[in-house]
This record gives sequence, structure tokens and C-alpha cells, in this order.
Amino acid sequence: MPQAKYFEMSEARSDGFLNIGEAAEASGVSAKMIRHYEETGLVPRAGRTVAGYRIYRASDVHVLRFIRRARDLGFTMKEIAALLGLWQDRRRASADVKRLATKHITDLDARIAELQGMRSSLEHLVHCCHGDERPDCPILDGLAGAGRA
Amino acid sequence: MPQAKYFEMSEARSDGFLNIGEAAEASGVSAKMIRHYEETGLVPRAGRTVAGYRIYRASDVHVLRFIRRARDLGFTMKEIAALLGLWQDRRRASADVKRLATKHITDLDARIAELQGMRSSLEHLVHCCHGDERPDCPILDGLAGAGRA
DNA sequence: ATCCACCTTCCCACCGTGGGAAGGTCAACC
DNA sequence: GGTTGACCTTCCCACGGTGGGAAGGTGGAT
Repeated sequence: MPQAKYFEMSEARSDGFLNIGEAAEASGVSAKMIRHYEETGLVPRAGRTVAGYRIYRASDVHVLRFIRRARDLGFTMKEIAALLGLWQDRRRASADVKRLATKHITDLDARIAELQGMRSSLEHLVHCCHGDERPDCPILDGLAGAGRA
Repeated sequence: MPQAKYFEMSEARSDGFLNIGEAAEASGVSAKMIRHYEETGLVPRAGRTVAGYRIYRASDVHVLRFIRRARDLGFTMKEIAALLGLWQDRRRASADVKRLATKHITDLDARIAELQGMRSSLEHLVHCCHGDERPDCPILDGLAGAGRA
């Protein structure tokens, strides 16, 4: 998979390769994270120039962009690995993808519900707090003990 | 602040102290996290028995419970440190607490909105996917490129 | 005296991301 | 051809919060 280590930078460039900074720019994934993804095996090892610079083709950038978008949708790394696998498997069943995505929606729903629960409890406390220079404060009292915070 | 290091365990117990496991049980904060909070300075160093066991009074447990509830409401450690400071400052103005809490609500709102954005984008894609044994899949296509994923 | 549950410290892991040091390279400009 | 500045390389460290586990010491009950 990875290209052998033979390109001069100039040669690579004229063959349409990008270095990591350019790939980062083009994909929206930081150079740091590109290296990280490589290290964790999410993406295959990049080709290198003779000087050791990583080089990327348009298709590699494409993959990175895919990852970026999946992260933007809140998929975990594991899920993204699975999605990438499906993406690159031309025999996949779309049902498999849909299942993954649907499960992720329920995960998102759970997180949203959790945050909304926090929000409403806190809202309640804030609502009870006069919020002036006096020290007595239902918010602190709520945290300190009494009820459903 | 921290008690000197003079108690036998039995003596401490008869004086109403709890060991870390009991304090964890009573506060809902794990022993691991209690030690962690101590190490990071969120709570003062606990007293010790001669054998080195940490010992906790009811008031310490009270503080831990406060922290627990604040975490349940999604406050960060920094915010909790601030809340604890206000809680223990009898000259506080409730307005300060309210400000902190209100800001936290807007943070929660931002996170909720972010997750809802993900949810709706993903929902859209899922909606478009027939989800059968065929390989073509709008979800993957969406991630791969075209539009607002 | 023995046993088991608990305590202690210490280090490592997760996930995703960023910062920065130390050293090598590329490209452009004079 | 040399200098310069932007970029690359690897390596380690940090964050938030939490957990796991090893190795060794104690508590309390039998």
C-alpha cells in the first residue's frame, strides 16, 4: 500500500503529491492529527520522500476529508474506522452503514438528553436565585444538599 | 487545616471520622477521584491516621457531595473550584454564583446545539439511505464529499 | 495467628487534541 | 552559493476525568 521511499520532494510535487501541511490544509485535518491517525492505524502509512517527508495523493486527502466529516458528525474513532472500512468495501450493504449511523443517532440523543437534564436542573436553580449582593444563594444550597440539584 | 497525624484508626472512627471508602460511599465520589481531587488541590489534604489512612469528617463528605452534584450538572473542575470558593465564602454575592451558573447554561446550550446539528445532519443522511443489501449509500457519499455532510 | 477486605502509592490507559523542543529540509531570494 | 524562514521530522507532555491494576501495608473479625 504505502509507496516506496524514492521521491525527491520536487519530483513528488510534480507528480501531484502534497506534503503533510498541504494535505492538512486541503482536508481540514491538522498535520498533528494526520500523524496521529497514521500512528493509530486509522489511515495507512503515508509514502515518504527520500528526506523522510510524508507525501499524499488526492485520494489520501479524500480519505482525510471523510474522517473530518465523520468527526464533525460526532462519530468516535472506532466508528470512523468501521465507516472507512465500509466505504472502501465495494461489496458493503448500505444496511450496515445505516445501522451504524442510526445507532450513532441514538447515542447523540442520549447525550443531548443528558445535557438537557443538566440544563433544566440548573435553570431551575438559577431561576430561584435573586442574584444580588446578598450571600444567600439557592444555587449553592442546591449543590450543597437538599434536593435534586 | 488538615488535622495532624495522630489518630489510631479506632480512635478516629469513634470520633466520627470515615475512611476513604466510607467517604466515597457516603458522597458518591469514588475513592480514586477523592484522591485525585486532593492531589489537584480541589479539596484540602485529608487528615491521616498514624498508619497513613486518610480520614474524613462529615463536613468533608459534604464538600465531596457538593462536588459530585456540580459534576452531575456538567460543571468543569475549574468552575467547581470557583463554586467551592464561593460556597465557602460567607461574604459572597449571590450574583457571582448566578453569573457562573448562567454562563454554564449558555455553555450547555452551545453543546446541545452542536449535538443537535450533528443529529439533524446525520438524520438527513440516514433518511436518504435505503438501507438494504445494495452497496450504494448516501450516508457514505455524504461523508465522502458532496454537501454539508 | 490468619484471613480478607481495605488502605497506601505508583504507573498506565482511554480519546482527541494541542504545545513545544531539537534537529533536518525546502524554496526563495540576493 | 549562502542565508533565511517556513516547513518537516520525532519525541515527550499536557489537558479533563475516570478507571485498572500492581505491590505492599493495615484493620478488624474469627
